[in-house]
Order: sequence, then structure tokens, then C-alpha cells
Amino acid sequence: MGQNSTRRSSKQISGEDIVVETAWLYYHDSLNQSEIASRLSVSRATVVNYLQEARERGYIHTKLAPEAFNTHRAALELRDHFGLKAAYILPDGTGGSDDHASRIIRGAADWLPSLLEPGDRLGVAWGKTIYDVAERLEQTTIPDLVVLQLVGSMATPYGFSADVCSSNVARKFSAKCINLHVPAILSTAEIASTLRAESLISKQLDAIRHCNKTLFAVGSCNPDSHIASSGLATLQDLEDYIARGAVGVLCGRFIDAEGNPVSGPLDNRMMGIELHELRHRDMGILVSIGEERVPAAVAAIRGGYATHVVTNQSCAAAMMDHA
Amino acid sequence: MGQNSTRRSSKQISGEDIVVETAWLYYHDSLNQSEIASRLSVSRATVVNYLQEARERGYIHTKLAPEAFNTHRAALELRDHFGLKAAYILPDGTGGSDDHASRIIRGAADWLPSLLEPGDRLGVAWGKTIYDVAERLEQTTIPDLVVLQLVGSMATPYGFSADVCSSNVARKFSAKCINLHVPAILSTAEIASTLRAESLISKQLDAIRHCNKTLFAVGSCNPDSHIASSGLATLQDLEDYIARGAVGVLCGRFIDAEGNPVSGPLDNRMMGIELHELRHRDMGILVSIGEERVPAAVAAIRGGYATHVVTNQSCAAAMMDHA
DNA sequence: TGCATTATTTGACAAAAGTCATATGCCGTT
DNA sequence: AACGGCATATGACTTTTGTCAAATAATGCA
Repeated sequence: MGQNSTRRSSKQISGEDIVVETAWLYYHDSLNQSEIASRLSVSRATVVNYLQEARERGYIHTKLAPEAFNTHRAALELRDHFGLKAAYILPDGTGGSDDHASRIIRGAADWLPSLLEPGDRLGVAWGKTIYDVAERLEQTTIPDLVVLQLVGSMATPYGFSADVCSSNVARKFSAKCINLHVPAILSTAEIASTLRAESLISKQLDAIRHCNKTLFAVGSCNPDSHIASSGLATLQDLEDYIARGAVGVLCGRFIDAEGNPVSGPLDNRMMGIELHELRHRDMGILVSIGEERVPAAVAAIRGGYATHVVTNQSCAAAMMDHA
Repeated sequence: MGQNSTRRSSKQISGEDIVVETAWLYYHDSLNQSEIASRLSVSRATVVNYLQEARERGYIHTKLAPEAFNTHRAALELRDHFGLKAAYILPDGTGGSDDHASRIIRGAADWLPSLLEPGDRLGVAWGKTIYDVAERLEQTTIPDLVVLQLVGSMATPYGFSADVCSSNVARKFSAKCINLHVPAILSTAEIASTLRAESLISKQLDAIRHCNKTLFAVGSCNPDSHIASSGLATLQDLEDYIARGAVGVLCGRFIDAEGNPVSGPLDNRMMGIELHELRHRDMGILVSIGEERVPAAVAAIRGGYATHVVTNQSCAAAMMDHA
């Protein structure tokens, strides 16, 4: 404490170390350096030195309110850890999983408009998460935006199918929408291949290969996941893929822990973008809700499908741990 | 938390509120405003606004290390409360009263040189405190300083008498010293008055009336105080003065709680400056050690004898409470 | 839909803070 | 007393930050 330098000024208001007095006048009384200099009868440069010394001595502590910054900090950690371009981590909040989900959805919907630019071609995947995000989007016009449906449609008990997702997103942005007017899955590979050869379908499939940004969620490989409950895959299929190393589902396709495609019985029967076409776009926006999807989300990031991630604190922490 | 303004930039690194991100880059990553502005693709003026908002929202806390400032803060409080020009409060420290005393003495000795200017006429009182301060003074030359002995001399068992105090102070400052070559107290008022009429003495007494600064301590009215133990006053005298309202002793003179002189049997027998001559000098430096002297110190301040005070935290607090 | 109102952003300027080479003062040595 | 080395202080200059009125974008309302 009482540093005993010879530095003193007869103009001091207390006998205290002049460095302390300077710091006090500056930080507590918020005088500027010139005022302090003339009060203490020293040059302003000297005041600068005193303030520097006060900081070096650790008299001044500047702290950022943790509650305002810890989600931001978590986002930076996630970004750096996985080499993402950006991340948005929402606070966990106090409520249950519904609360968590809605926060993430709101976050994604808030963020999305600022991630899109005129002329973008946005590929949109399928799923309840994406559907909810689309619902939450504010009406915002983005000039020359094109929205593309990445996977075939599929009736579900939940009232959202791939075409509704893409259409809704397009509507909110007043964008043109290119839908994929085929079922997500067909009974045989032959029918699928025949369809793919159809001129109209072929053009649509071609179009989605040229999107520069994508918006998607991932599914887990749990038996109660949407991929199974929607009837897209049977439990048998699921086990089959899991046995081959699948940890998650992305646009109806299975990926392993590294994000590589896992081949299996459904592949040829599916209509929609293929995984290698989904990789390394300008921007891949992954919205992930729920800790059960963490392995799938990490795989999607590792695989190069996602550059931007929206999730919450607990999931982000789990992702960091998982890796 | 998640403030949901529409303000967003596509260049943000997280989906977080741009105000948070700005604050982070500024305070945590210590980028300057221009760097932040170009990173976020906004004008620098906008960055200024965001930072202002971050401060308004209470995201930024700047704290002054209490251990460095609480004595300073106490000094300012004491100064403001009593209308002093300045105060120097030393930390209490961990040791016992010896430790307290030596800190205060060191503090006073450190401070004193910066309070004096060339041409000053410094009146010095008598007492162990002042003696110790003089001992502690660093050798410093103050041009044209004159040191004056304010009260007559008095042999004590402690080895300090008024002439030694003033001589030592003068020596340390290479100053001219005007001593008062008479005893502090005489057996009768007549002898005292005869002495005062002596040409030499008269001149000396006259000289001390023209000092512009004074250095003194106060004594309590306890039976074990120096005023009694040195033999200057008998216990009988003491009780007499106390009965008339005395709370302390200043240059051998008794004062009441308001700092006004308390007249009594010793007054006419004493040689030295009178209280009304001591008041309202340019500067009156009171060095006060020990809680038992708090009432006396407060009285000395109230009476207008002191403009500057050196003491420690516990005494300063007691002085505030006392008032 | 068009217009008025309000919030936000911006560029140009002013003020404040930081830097650095030089100057001053201080202390120990010759 | 003169000298060199070290620490501190200063003035002139550069960079950074703050201010403010005007422009632009968002919002509400008839």
C-alpha cells in the first residue's frame, strides 16, 4: 500500500500517494487529465504516467458483467474450438426443455435475416426445428433471395413437411421458392432413379446443388427421433445405420462421428440433396436443440456442413465436452 | 439479458446483441473503436454509441481497489466533514498502538515537506508526537523557511522539550530557528508577566505571532496525559479545567469541545503562544495519534486551529462519529 | 398507402488521451 | 565540485475518443 515515492505535489488534497489521488480524481470524480494536471500542478503527460502506474499497481479493475457476456464468451469458445465462422449461444433460462427450445428458435429467427444477403440462394432442410424457426421469422424483404427445398416432402403427424418449411421461409423473406415436388423417400431405388431422371425433378435437384447457404438441423439416431417416428426409416433401418457408425441424420442422410456419409439401405431410395453436395457451402447454419442431438451436431460441424451454429449454453458446453 | 433490438450486423462473430459484442471487443479484446467499426461494418460513431449503451446497461464495472483507496476516501470524508483543506489518513495496519503511532508519524514526516514553501514561517509546538515527526523527517532544504518555537521549554523524562522539537525540525529543513528561551510554566503569574516584558522574550513572542503555518498535536485531558505526567499541570489543575469544560490541550492551553479557550489557574503562568493567536493561520497541521485524543482533535479542528490533519483510519472514523 | 414521428446511424469536427524524445532533477562516485 | 547514470517530468505531436447536427431508417397512425 502506501507507496512511498518522493512524488508529491503541494496541491494534493490528501497526503496520500499522488498516484492514488490521481486515479481517484480520474476514475471516481471523473475529471479529465487536464483538470487533474492543473489541480495537482503537474503536466498532463505526468497524469498519464500516474494513471498508467495506477493500472500497473492493480488499483483499477474493469470487469464485464458476467450475465451479459457468458453466452457471448461461450459462443466464441465454440467458434474457436470448431473453427466455425460464428455461433450464437442462448442462455439456458430457468424453464424446462420447451423454454430452451423456444429460446433457441427465437435466437435463430432473430439472427437469420442478418446472415442473408441479396442474391443468396438458401437451401432449407426439413424438420420441426426448421419449421419453428420459419414460423418465428419476422417479415423481412431480402432482395433476390432464392429459397430452395433440400429434401423431398414427407407428410408427418406434426403438420410440417419439407415443402412447408422452405415455403414459409421464402414467404417471410419475400423470396422466390424452388420446391422439390417429390416424396422424401420412395419404395424402391428404381422408382427413385426414374424420378431423378425426370426433366422437372432433375432441374430442381440441379438447382439445390447451387445454393450458397444452407439452413438445417440435425437428428439423433435414437429410436424416438423424427427420422424413425416420421416413418422415413424403420427401426430396423436405424439399427442398420447405427451398426455402420451413424451418429446423426442430416437432410435425411446418416453421418458418422466425423460427419462422413454412412451408406445403407435407404440411400438410393431417398430424394434430396446428397451429403457431399451439402458440404463446404459459403454458409451452413445449424440450429440444434437438445442434448441428445449433441453428437449429431458435432458430427455435422466436423463434417464441414455447418459454419454457423445456434444452440444454448448447456448444449454448447456438451459439444465442447464431446470433442 | 438478450436485449432484442433490431440492431445487428452481418459481420458479427456471434449472434449476440451487437452491443455486447462491441463491449467485448473493446474491453476484453482491447481493440480500438476504429478496428471494431470496420470489423462490424458500422461507423465508429456507432461504436461509440454501442459502448455508451453497454455502460448504461451496466455491462461494464470499473472498480477501484479498496485497499488502495479507502484511506484516501476516508481523508476526503474527513476533509469535507470538517471543512479542512486536506487530510492524510494512514491505514490502521495489523500491529498494536506502536505500529499505529509510527505509521502516522511516518505519514506526517513524508507529507510535511510538500506542505511547506520557501518563505514560510512554521510554528512548531511541543510534544512526543511532534518530536517523533521531527526525527522522521528527511533532510530537505526549504529556502527561507523559518521555524518558530510556539511554547516555552520544559524538561521531561522523555528527552524532548519544545526547543528540541523546533530545533530538529529546523535542522531537517536547513531552516532558521527562532527558539523561545523560557520555561513553559512559571511558578507565579508575576514572574511570567515580568519575563514577557523582557525585550528579548518579547521579541520572540512577537515573532511567533507572525508564523503563517503551524505544526502541532493535541493532548487529552486524561490524568495520564502528558500535560499531567510532565508536571506542567497538577491533577488538581486538570480537574479544575475539566470542570470548566476542557476536553483537550493545545500548546499547553486548554480548549473546550468547540475549541474555545478554557481559562483557569495556569493561564497566566504559561509562556507561549496564546490560543487566539494560533487560530486561522494559513495552515495548521494537526498530527493526532490515539483514540483517546479524538475529542481534543475534533475540538482543535472546530476551533479553527487545524486546516490539515494526519491520523489513521480508526481515529478518523472516531472523529466522524464524534461529530 | 402516405405522412408524421421517433429511433438509429453517420460524417465532420472537437476534445481527450497516448507517445516519445528531450529535459530536469537526483544520487552516488570520482 | 564535476560527472555519469537513473528515474521522473515535460512539451510537441499523433492517435483515439467524444460530440453533435444532419441523414437515414423504422414505426405508428390517419
